[in-house]
Amino acid sequence: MKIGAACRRKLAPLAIHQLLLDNNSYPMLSTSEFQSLCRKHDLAATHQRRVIYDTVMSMHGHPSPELIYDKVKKKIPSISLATVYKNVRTFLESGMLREVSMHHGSLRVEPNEHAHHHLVCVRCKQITDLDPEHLAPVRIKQRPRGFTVTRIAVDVMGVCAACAGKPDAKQF
Amino acid sequence: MKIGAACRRKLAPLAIHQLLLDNNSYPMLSTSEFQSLCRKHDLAATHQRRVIYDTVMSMHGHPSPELIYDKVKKKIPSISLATVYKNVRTFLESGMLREVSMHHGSLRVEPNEHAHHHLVCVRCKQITDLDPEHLAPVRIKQRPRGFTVTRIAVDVMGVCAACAGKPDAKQF
DNA sequence: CTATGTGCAAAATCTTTGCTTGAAA
DNA sequence: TTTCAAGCAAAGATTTTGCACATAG
Repeated sequence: MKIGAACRRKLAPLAIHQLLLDNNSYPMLSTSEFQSLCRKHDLAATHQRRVIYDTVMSMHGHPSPELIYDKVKKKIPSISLATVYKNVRTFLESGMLREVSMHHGSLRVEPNEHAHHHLVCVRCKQITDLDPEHLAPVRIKQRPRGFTVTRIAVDVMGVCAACAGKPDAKQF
Repeated sequence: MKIGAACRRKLAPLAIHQLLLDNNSYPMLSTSEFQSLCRKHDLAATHQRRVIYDTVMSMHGHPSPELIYDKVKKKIPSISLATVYKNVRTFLESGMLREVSMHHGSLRVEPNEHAHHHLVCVRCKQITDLDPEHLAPVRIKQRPRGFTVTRIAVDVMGVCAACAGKPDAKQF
């Protein structure tokens, strides 16, 4: 079987369940705390948003919108996948949540065989190679148990010169 | 305008052109060199493969399959996008090319607000949080010109314990 | 020869969008 | 009572697949 999107989709729920780390104990927000959090980000505090946010924050791993939808649906059976997508994006844009990787949109090939790292612009998604010289060498102090390390990739994220000039774009 | 897939698709070709680094001078392979490279990876050395590989290796930046297709089409007008996709995947699986990010398949939300890094299994794509303690602090020795750094993300890539037990899966 | 790759079209996945109804401020 | 969000369906973007024909080994 090929490891494609279809396969990944089936693996993800199982795999995430296997090795979870309990380093993300989220203190559930009260209604008024959630309301002021939303006000701070200029968002209406709807029931759906509350449940989506709570669900994500209480999940281990790094859930996809589909996985979030599956969990939220148990609390709000009438919710639609589009609402989950819309709100996840809204949360990302407002800074209430973060994305694991800035470049998930489409496959990107790396022709550069030399050891190097990346400069990633969070606005235009531009990926630029970063000379290893610019970075102090990354060292693993304690080897993760059972994990065979083959490579270390560093993404230095921020805003590139071109985007810094355009103040209209949202920062996320 | 929202920064969605459609927007990114339009930006990418322009953006990649702007800030290219000339650190990837690829010495074009001879026909026989390409043939032995393919033999080493158990692949037939077709004309299409040769052109796709040469094109990717001579491209700056981190091209998407679409961008590769556009360039290859100028040399082989009859080529199909599916062939480019098939061969890019074949090259990734054989190790002849690499992927920029292991998790571009679908959006993944990061609920963990604390500074931390990731352990990524290159086989099952599993992302596990890595305690900062396990890594020596990442430092930037020389600030990239014009780039405002907001965050550094480290991916420690390799094979997780669960996947190491299954010798059938390809390593890529 | 025969095993594998190509090209085309269709399907599968993932994500966004337009619009009407509903809820929040 | 006005503005923003939810739900639904449809479209868009990205990637894979099935199959007939072509090419490499």
